[in-house]
Amino acid sequence: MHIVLDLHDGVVTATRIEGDGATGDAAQLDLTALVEFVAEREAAERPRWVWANTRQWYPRLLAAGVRVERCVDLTLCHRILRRSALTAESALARGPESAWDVASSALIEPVPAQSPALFDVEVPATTAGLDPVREFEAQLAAVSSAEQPGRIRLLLAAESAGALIAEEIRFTGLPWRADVHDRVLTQALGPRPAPERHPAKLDELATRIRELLDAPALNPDSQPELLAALRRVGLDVASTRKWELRELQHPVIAPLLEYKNLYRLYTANGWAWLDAWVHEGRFRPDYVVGGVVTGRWATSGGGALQLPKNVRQAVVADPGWKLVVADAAQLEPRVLTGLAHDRAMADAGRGRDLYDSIVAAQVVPSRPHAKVAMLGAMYGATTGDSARLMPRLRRAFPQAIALVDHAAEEGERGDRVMSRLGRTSPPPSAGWRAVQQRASEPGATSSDERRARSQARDWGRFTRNFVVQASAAEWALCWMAETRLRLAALNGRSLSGAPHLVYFLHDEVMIHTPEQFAPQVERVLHDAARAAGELLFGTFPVDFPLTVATVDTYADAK
DNA sequence: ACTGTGTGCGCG
DNA sequence: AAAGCGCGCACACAGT
Repeated sequence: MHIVLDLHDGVVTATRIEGDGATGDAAQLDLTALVEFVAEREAAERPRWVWANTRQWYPRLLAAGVRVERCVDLTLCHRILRRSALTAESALARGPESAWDVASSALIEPVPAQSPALFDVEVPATTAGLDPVREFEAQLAAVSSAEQPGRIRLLLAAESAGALIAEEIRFTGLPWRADVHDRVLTQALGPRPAPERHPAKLDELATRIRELLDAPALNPDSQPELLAALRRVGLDVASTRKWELRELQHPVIAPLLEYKNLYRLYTANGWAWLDAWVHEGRFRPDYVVGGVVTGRWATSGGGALQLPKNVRQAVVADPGWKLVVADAAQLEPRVLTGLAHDRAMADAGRGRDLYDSIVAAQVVPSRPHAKVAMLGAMYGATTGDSARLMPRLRRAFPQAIALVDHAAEEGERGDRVMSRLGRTSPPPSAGWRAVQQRASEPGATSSDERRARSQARDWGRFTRNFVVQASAAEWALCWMAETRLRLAALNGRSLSGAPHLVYFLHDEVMIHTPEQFAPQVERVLHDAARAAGELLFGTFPVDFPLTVATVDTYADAK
């Protein structure tokens, strides 16, 4: 059972779509009656709510204390279906661009500044005038035209569940102790400086750097100035990157590296960040579901996916509550195992650290070697240790390596590749095709050919990684969705008084929970991981072990 | 005063 | 030693 919601001039139309796809009754209701209507239907039949976009509808329901179990986010689903190779022959994919495509791209555009009132979201202009009932019918038709509709159907469900989760996380926020954060900053940088001033510690370091480089006017934030000053004292550097500086012997290196480190903390996660992003003890990440080509989430403002290790101390559970932090161990290689049905790799990963097993099997000499070799296989390394270890990895796990090699070949040819559930890589750009074309024409110069070859390899590395990263993102979505449903079953449907998701980071989730529920939450996470593995890979025996920690602060999770 | 690009660094 | 994937963000700087 589905109920499609549409909004025109303050009037909501709720249209029932029966299980067989037949359009049923359409009720009209006032916007103020919406919350009660949704709550009542949710309790009675738990329909799948169908709407143009989750950000437009769900915050107002959450603010009124109403959660829904399932939805279809038409805008997110539209984007997947338009591009997926599984639905390429459908009318929806073959038709011309529509307002839904405009709405899709608007979703991943940066939102202007701060939204003033968090839960008073205006209807975005981009979805006004769209017909969600017709779009939903077109999407159903596209799905049923697929050869294996189960895969794409699961992907759409998972993506939509992600949209609900992102809104719920924004609603509850991540517990954040501004006082702890301030203490971290003060210890590192000195007291908070007056407006327009730099922290005392940074000023001191800058002065020392100027003295040691004999450059009284140097601005250490200026890369060209700094590079020139380093060369003037005889340091042969090509850049001012820290890993290049680290190798040098000179009295200025230590204070310079410290300056860079503190400057980064100050500018990216300093007092200004705290003022902008933390209110009433909560940081509200602005997740962009499906914001990355591979289906990974992105963020817009606040940098929720780049929280540096040293400020994670500020993430502290409320009194009487705990944080349960879980991450999937070696997620991407394990996903590759499932994609390739590589039995040897599945055996190596069973019940233990995958990299340790690779060492035990004498494929490589040490765990760091195993890790770098595996990452190199998935990223397409061409030089260094990583590339040199590839033949040994290929001998040990021929099926897994063949899968990524094949994905790279497809990309080099300009073909598209697909994740486990059907998310499909974008085609290469017109410029890319033109370069390839030119190199194949008579009269092509060797430089044309070199350029084409190098560009083809670049795109091949992208498609090589796409199949793994996109499938891993699907596993993570399924894991989160399964976790969310099980948490709701654990303690009713309220968000604020019960265990709930507060953070997500590609292969890691965090749940804020009353202390007494922590053991159950840990079990839920493990069960959900198992369920996610089965959803993606059926009975193929690949394990997805988790590292789980129940802690008071995020900094203690690793 | 604005916008786009390059550099560097944080995360997975 | 910093190669090989995907990002966001802040700053300096050069272009308009």
